[in-house]
Amino acid sequence: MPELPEVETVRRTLDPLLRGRTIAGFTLNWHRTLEHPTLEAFEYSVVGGQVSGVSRRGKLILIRLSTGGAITVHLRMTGELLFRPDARTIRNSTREAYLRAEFSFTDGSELLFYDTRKFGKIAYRSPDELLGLEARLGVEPLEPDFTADILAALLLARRRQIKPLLLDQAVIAGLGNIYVDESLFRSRIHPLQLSSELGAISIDALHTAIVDVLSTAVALHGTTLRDYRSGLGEPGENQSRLRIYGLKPGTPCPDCGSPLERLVIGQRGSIFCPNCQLLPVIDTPRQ
DNA sequence: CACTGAGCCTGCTAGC
DNA sequence: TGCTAGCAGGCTCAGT
Repeated sequence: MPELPEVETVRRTLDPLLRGRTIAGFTLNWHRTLEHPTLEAFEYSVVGGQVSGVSRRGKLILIRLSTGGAITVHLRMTGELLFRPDARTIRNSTREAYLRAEFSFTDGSELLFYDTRKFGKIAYRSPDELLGLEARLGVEPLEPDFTADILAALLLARRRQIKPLLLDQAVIAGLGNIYVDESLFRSRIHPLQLSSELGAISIDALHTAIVDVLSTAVALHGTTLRDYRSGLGEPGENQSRLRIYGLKPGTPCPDCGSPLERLVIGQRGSIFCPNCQLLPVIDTPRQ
């Protein structure tokens, strides 16, 4: 499923391809794919618009228009944005059933949105709405302002289980289940660990792990486990770097050999090593 | 404030 | 071998 590295890869491939192109039309094949506003208002805001660039905020792709507004695309689980230079060439017919939306450009190229599970969302946001959206998202973990000190402040200001906290896009924008499990494993932190009780060494290790895991995955164009593809349809190469995600409970830990365990935390499957990722022992007073 | 559960979807897999 | 129940999961909303 696309998280920050996958979305960033799509952004990087699409930016030079879409920049300067003018939208000629929009077709919506599944009504719920369009999140906002109405289809009529969306077409009015978008058709005739020129793309000034493609940016990213967290897991959100922003196709910026010269008017200052932007088309936002969230891939969620199985969404794919695919650019095709020539709309007249033959499409992959087996995938047409999952084609949820199409943008055509005035030069005959097109941008297709495929999404098997229909969770993905496309919207148009005015400049004002973009400001509101920005305010709802947390720090960008690959930007320079994401320091260990900032992470410590974010974690210690809350008393929450670390895993749901790291998945909270209002706190840190872009992490999903794969990279959170990987980061917690590398920093040897139990997914149920209370954020407010983490020590400086663990927080520093977690910060290093998050930055390393994400930047490696970006360099390798993301992790393709099944559906994820870049804006040109290419799979990523980061899957070989995953150390724990995707392993089944009972599998020996790659570090210590203990059987891995699985818990459902905040409705997400979570794989971890109960030996490497210890919960602190809380001793309770005798009655 | 922190957490839980439902709902949105459909392909895949585990288990019979 | 063939079938089905349940899992997978990002995000929002309602409720405790």
